Amino acid sequence: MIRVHDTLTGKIVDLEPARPGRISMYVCGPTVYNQIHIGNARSMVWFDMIRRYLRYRGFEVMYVQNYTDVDDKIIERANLEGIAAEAVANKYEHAYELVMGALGAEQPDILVRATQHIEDMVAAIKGLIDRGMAYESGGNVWFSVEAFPGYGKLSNRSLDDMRAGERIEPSEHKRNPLDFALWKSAKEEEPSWPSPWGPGRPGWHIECSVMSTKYLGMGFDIHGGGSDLIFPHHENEIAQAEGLMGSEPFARNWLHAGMVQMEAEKMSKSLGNFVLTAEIVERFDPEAVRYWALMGSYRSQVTFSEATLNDATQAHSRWATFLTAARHALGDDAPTDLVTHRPVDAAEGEPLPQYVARAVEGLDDDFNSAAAFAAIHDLVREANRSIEGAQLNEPEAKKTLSGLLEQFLELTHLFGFTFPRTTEGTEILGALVEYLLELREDARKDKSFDRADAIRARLIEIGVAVEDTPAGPRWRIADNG
RNA sequence: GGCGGCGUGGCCGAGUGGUUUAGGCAAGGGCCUGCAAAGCCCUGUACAGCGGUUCGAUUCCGCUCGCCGCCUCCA
Repeated sequence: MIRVHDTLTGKIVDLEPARPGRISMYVCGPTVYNQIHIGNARSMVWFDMIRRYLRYRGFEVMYVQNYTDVDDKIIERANLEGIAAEAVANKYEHAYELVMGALGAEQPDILVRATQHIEDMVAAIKGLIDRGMAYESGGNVWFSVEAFPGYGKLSNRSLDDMRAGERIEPSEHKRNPLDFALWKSAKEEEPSWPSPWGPGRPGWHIECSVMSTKYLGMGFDIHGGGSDLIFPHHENEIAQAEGLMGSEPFARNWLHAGMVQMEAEKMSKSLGNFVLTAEIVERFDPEAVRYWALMGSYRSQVTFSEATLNDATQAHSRWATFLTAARHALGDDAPTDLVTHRPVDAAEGEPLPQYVARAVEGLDDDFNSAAAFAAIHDLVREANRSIEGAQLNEPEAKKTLSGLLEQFLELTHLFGFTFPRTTEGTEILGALVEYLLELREDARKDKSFDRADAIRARLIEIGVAVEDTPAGPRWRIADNG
């Protein structure tokens, strides 16, 4: 049984899908008005990981993610750049896909855009008005928070609490200052769509209520996003969906990722204190960035620092180095297939391999990746010991190492690591390096260590690290220096 | 002010009512090596503070201090 932290109840609960064996999940994606920062990326990498894990555990996962491609910021940006709002959205969608791809995130099963669901939203808004949950005023439509008794249940606050906050400016059009926009009338030159209330565009929150239920149905299994979306965004989504359908729940489990901080402050596009993901992916190995994103609990907030990114790089390269070492030691006996599924309901009697079992135990518990990483590191230590000690010509020892390597590949693949640098390059590169190493071995045999060291030094400059072992030299792609 | 969370060894970061160490990074010592690199072994005696519950608390409760998030667009 997989257990997850559910924001609505505030508890760790058993993940019980509405339909056995299937998980439907919806994750709030970016508003595409500029590039994503590393905080956005961490969150999305985590939901990618959650999806991968659920699939690994045997669920058939339907993963829907949205692009908010119409909103004030996009319009602002379009005016600034002198291009159409649509062009702005397209541009940053591409940028998003590029950088998330680099981080090893898989494409959602369904990618939805607000602008492609305007009619659905108009219909939903009409329905809300009909049900007395919303009202029109001057071309705008507002959701009436007082009409939805459950308002505040996700973020655990009451209307009274919020009023005390005093931070929301009352609008003459609103009956209650906390009422939020379902439909905004368009000003001149703004992108707009026809509606019964005049030309305009949807409010931000309605798109997610409409698109999630359209593709996944009411009562889908997991709704995810950053913790900053709890209020008002997700609170409003619940109000809209449940208000419209007259039933609950909108979503069965709410998962929220912790924020990335800059120093002692939240990284935020509006604060301007962000680090672009594209820049980080440029400067660090993308897999190391993924390691960084996944090394702590998804719920924790983390402070961004290059030092931590460097730690992650080192830790990740320990795995990469092990992979080449193990392959070198095993040669043709290295495993090629890897296990990609460990269903929760798998037949009893077939215990999981040791380290896989540890990782699964951790991950079943609200995706405790740190426990799983620890298991992988312990696995690597044991395997390195066996490479070291190693009479690897003994079949028994080889078999042990091979088994460990299988577990390693299974687990790292589960986390989305493929270690491209260990297999990077063409056969020609490999052949060239092998040839140089032959020359170097000749030199070493002649005790011409100067020559041998010169070759090694040159190779490391180029980015190829050479390590001598009793079984001959091995090499790997490495940072130079 | 309301709601939520956090404070673990130099840093990052799990976890637990007690007897055996999370893990990683960094540091020091050692082994291995022609020299390296990689790896392996060893070392550091951590749980903000103060009370309480308990035979026993880092782990439960209360308080104090400090920090952060949400309450406005935001992953």
